[in-house]
Amino acid sequence: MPELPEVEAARRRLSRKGLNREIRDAALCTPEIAEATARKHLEKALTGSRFTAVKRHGKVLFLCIGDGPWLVIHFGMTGEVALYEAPEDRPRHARLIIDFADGGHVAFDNPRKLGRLELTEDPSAHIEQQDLGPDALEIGRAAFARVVRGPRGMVKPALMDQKKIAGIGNEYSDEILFRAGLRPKADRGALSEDQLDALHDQMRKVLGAAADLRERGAALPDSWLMAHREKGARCPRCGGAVKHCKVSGRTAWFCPACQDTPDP
DNA sequence: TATAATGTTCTCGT
DNA sequence: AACGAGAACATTAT
Repeated sequence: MPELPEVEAARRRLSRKGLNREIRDAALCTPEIAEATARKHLEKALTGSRFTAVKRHGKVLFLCIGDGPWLVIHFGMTGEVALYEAPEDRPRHARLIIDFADGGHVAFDNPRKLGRLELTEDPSAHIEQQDLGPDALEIGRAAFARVVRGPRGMVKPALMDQKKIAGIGNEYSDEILFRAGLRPKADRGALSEDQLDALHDQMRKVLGAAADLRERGAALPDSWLMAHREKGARCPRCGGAVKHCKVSGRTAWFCPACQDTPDP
């Protein structure tokens, strides 16, 4: 669940349905996913308080507890924030369960335990400490070019580098590259102005549209490459076979016909 | 049963 | 220094 669109969808849902509800009880059922300070103080900070604001930067979610501090949520490879009313709807791998006084609940579901919970006094300071780049939906065309077009290296890892741009992961970078017509291994030092335009434009369109879809719980359209990241699949645009390769340890999927940038 | 999976962070080599 | 490969982390699904 966790690239920018999924985290943004969670932010919107929490903003609508999770704020200003009194917290009656909080249980950190899997303390090992919480950093030391959170492990020690999170339950007490939550109990009797309420969430007063939600923010997102890249793939990181921030929930303000009363006047502070903020709960910082990193999802890792799996997970979601689940809002539910009936206790039996609690997700199977809930790591933090919050009971509202009105009877509703919110849980941090994180099956693989690769997520992290932290506390911070200031989200901006946390972003700076983590050395995160500008959010992918905030970064302008000029800054985007400055960071993506480097002297050397491949374009896909540059898009996924959270220190350059925050929010894009393995799956959405494939979609962005597909629409921009670039191979994952294309040389980022050789990107033309037109290709940078296309990348920046498609990044915004893909992430924006996906966030809207995820917010509604809708599937991604069949016309997206992301619906075809599996062996034997066909390109939704040209019908040709999709291919995959390894790029910095991850599997990259692409259409060799539609993405005709030269391979290195 | 072996393999891969939406992320981050580390080491090691270039 | 920047980059890339590979491993580790923990668990599930195919």
